[in-house]
Amino acid sequence: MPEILEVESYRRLAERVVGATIAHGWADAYAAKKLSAPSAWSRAVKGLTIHAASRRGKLLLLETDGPTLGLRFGMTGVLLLDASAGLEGLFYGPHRFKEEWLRAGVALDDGRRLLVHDPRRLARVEVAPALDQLGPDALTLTKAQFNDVVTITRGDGPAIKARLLDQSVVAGVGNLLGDEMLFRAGIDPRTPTGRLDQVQRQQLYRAFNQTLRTLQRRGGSHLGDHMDGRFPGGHCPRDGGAMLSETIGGRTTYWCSQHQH
DNA sequence: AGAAAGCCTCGGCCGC
DNA sequence: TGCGGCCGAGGCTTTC
Repeated sequence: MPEILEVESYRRLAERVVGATIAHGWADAYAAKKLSAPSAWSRAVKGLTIHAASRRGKLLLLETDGPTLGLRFGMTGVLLLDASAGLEGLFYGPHRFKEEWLRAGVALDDGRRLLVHDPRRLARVEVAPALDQLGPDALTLTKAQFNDVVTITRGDGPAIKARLLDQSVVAGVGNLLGDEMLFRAGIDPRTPTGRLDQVQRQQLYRAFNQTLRTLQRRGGSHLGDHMDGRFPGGHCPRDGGAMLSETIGGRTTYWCSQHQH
């Protein structure tokens, strides 16, 4: 699904509706799963004026003169403004538009519509989403905040890959970005977070930022250097070593047997 | 057929 | 033995 880079592009799209007022909104039962009922969305959004489009990790936020509205995109969700523009950037899932895959949206008083298009129905809408369970945003992570990510108070802590994916620790890193960061840092994703030495922490800090900047410039989370080796039997694009794979932190993880220790 | 870029819940295990 | 927190497994959902 969209990771932080894709959601950031949705946020930029959503900036175009700043200043508009919501005439009405709708959401199906799946998209409204975090609300008391689907009607809670249409009731809450009606008449709100959008003041800003912001974001925390993978959570898109529409700030209004009332409650803040939250949009989550699951694994295949895309934000659309009116037409189907934006779908071609989708790496996973069908690269096409179907009316029936529109799961939620708002109609603005100027006639435009902001829509959530999601074949797999894992996208969610929220009213006044709780932000206290999300860590600092990955795109603006400070050195001090990064140090918190790699600091474990008791025991060895979880595998570093699982730690990077923990949205309450740092918000926005998904499966592909996490693998790319560790690939660039030369770190085995199974390494317990608390066991990373000072050199590895420094390398990970550099790789963390480099990965986000570079892939943002390239245009997506799926454009990392390690992607060419990301399949069973694949080889490392950097040194030709066999790529290994295993489920870590609940996601299929790929890493190079040669340069990631 | 099986795995997929997210997230939520549940249950086992560990430590106090 | 009891409890809370941590962490991994599994489920959700549909598609290609």
